[in-house]
Amino acid sequence: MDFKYETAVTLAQVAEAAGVGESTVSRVLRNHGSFSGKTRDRVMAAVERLGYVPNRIAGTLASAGSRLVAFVVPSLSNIVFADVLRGASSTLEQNQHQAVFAVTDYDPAREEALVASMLAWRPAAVMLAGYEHTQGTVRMLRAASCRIVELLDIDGVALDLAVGFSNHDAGCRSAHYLLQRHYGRIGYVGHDLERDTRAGKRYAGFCETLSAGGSPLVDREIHAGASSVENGRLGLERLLTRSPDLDAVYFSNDDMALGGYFHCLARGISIPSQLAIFGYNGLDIGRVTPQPFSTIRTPRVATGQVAAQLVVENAPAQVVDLGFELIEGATA
Amino acid sequence: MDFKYETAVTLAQVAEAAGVGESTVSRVLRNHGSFSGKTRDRVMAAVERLGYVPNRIAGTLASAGSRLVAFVVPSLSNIVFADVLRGASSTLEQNQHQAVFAVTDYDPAREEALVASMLAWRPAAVMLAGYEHTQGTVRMLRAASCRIVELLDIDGVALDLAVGFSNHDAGCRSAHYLLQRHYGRIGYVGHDLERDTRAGKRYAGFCETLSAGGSPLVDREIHAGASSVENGRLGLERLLTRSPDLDAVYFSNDDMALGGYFHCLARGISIPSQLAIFGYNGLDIGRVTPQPFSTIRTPRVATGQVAAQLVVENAPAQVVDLGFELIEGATA
DNA sequence: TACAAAAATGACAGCGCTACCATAATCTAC
DNA sequence: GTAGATTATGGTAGCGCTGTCATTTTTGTA
Repeated sequence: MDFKYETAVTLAQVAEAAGVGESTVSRVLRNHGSFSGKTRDRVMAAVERLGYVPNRIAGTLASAGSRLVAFVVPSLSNIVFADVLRGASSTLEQNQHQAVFAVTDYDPAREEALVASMLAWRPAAVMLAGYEHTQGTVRMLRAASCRIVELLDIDGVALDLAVGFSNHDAGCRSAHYLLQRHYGRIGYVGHDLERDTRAGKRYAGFCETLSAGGSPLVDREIHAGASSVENGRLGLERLLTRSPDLDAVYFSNDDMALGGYFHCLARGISIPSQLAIFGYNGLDIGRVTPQPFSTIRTPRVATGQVAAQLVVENAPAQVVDLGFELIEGATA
Repeated sequence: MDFKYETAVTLAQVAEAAGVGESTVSRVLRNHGSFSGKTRDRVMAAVERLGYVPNRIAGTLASAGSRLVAFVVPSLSNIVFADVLRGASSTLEQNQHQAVFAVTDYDPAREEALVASMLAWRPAAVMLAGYEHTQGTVRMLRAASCRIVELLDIDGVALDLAVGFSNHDAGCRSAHYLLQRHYGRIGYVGHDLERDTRAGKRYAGFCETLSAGGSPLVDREIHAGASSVENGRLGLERLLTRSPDLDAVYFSNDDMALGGYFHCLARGISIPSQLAIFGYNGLDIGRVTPQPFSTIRTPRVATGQVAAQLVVENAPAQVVDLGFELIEGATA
């Protein structure tokens, strides 16, 4: 079995076997237009007997309207995008749409190349993370006759549809919370803010609010690479080496925060009395740690669902703010 | 901007604009067949000027050979499948292939429905998790003229290609390790073994080896739902309530083990002197915990890469064993 | 210069389906 | 029973490409 060559059954063969015309088979299969019950039974019997599987490539070409939805996401290992995809994929599936995806690794140039490659499939919609795209990406998307959905960010001007929440506000709320709890010497541990622009917006909002509250950020440690538990741990270690007198640290997300948490556990730093930790994302794991995380829970699955829903119903251009929820955990 | 209707530029229009025939444009764009440098420049200029994006739907239909690869995976939230997808997607992309996916939620009936829907796209290959499929799924796949790749499991008979490692052996090795370290009263905490058949195979191998070694499994706690950190924590708690004198616990994977680890931290159970913990997967997070995890590291990204490679080069049917690595951590 | 071989090119028939139109069969109301 | 709807059905022209083949142009060689 090196390569199987049986030419696939075609609609024409089904039509012949059922003794009806091609268009009748097509109508029956799509349950569209009118046909008698007797005809339907004959067609379905032939379909069953021949093991016919409709060719959607041909169907899409003939009908112009595509049922593909293209996702161009920064990462799959990041649970955030996996959750969005999961939310979207069930909704899409229920509406006979199909998800296609590509991973950019947070590289705008790759995003551009991948969007180009995706558009070649003439998708019904292209889903992207956030607002920051190259000029080329924007130009291509604008020229394409498909819906554009920007996800997980609404701090900016949408190209078409946008579903998510304000990262800037999330940063502000986090800062407010810490100030309100009387933490005064606050630091930040994060990952590449240039690439993950949503994290950058949170950071900006966070710093603004701290400054406005009279307790500007004391120190920060930014890891050049991607966010990870390990980088969170290393980041906190370095930060505390430089600034041992911090009383709270804001992390770019819960993965990083978990690393910080582990660092504290390993060094016997008691949380939150010696050091408070605040994260972002509301990962499940943060609810199971000995001390539940103080963090912001984001509507990731819902973002995917809503985005998919808007696409299948071809909703007018709009920005949907799904908000977020601040979780008062035990770490800050 | 409710719906954009600009009819897309077609190859015929490019041909006209460049003053050449359609086939010439096609040849230039695919860099296949012969054409002069002058012609190439004229064509590329026209492509640029008109903003032409080739229509792969039409291309695929015309050339029969599809460049789609369909993934039907149990879950996206499970980092295991996200890693496989990530590994595969970069390799596929380099070879001008495109990944399409659908999520089964570990439901074989859904798998069958999704495979049917995937086959309608006439993919070059269908990638599935493991060997356990419904009869209908197998029949459809056999009838389809595409490659079939079963991932992350080689304990069984492959339909075509299979890439992964032996889960049964992984269970055996884990048991050996614990026995060798003189743990005698061993328990198990896991999730639904019927659905996650790979976890079931590990469990079986584990138990066999323990019995053969004279220290059969003392007790087990199996959570009906999916694996998660939270269920790991709850599972260990229940297990220890029933069997407080265990000295080691094997978890169905690192997520569950992490939950167990947190339970021990919270209850002040010292690891590994009071209780040893052994996991499975080799997640990054297990390397950053205050005590690195004793676990088995699986080649998830490599599985995706190899699977994709075999598909793009249309390799003959075979089973590729990528093995796994036992990590001697500090928890067992 | 002549002639074969190689390179470059265009015309056109599909790929398998859907959309549209024309026709045939059946039904309705008087 | 008949005109006028209504429902059912088949024929066929594309959708936008690719692959084949025939034709034209260029190149190489004696």
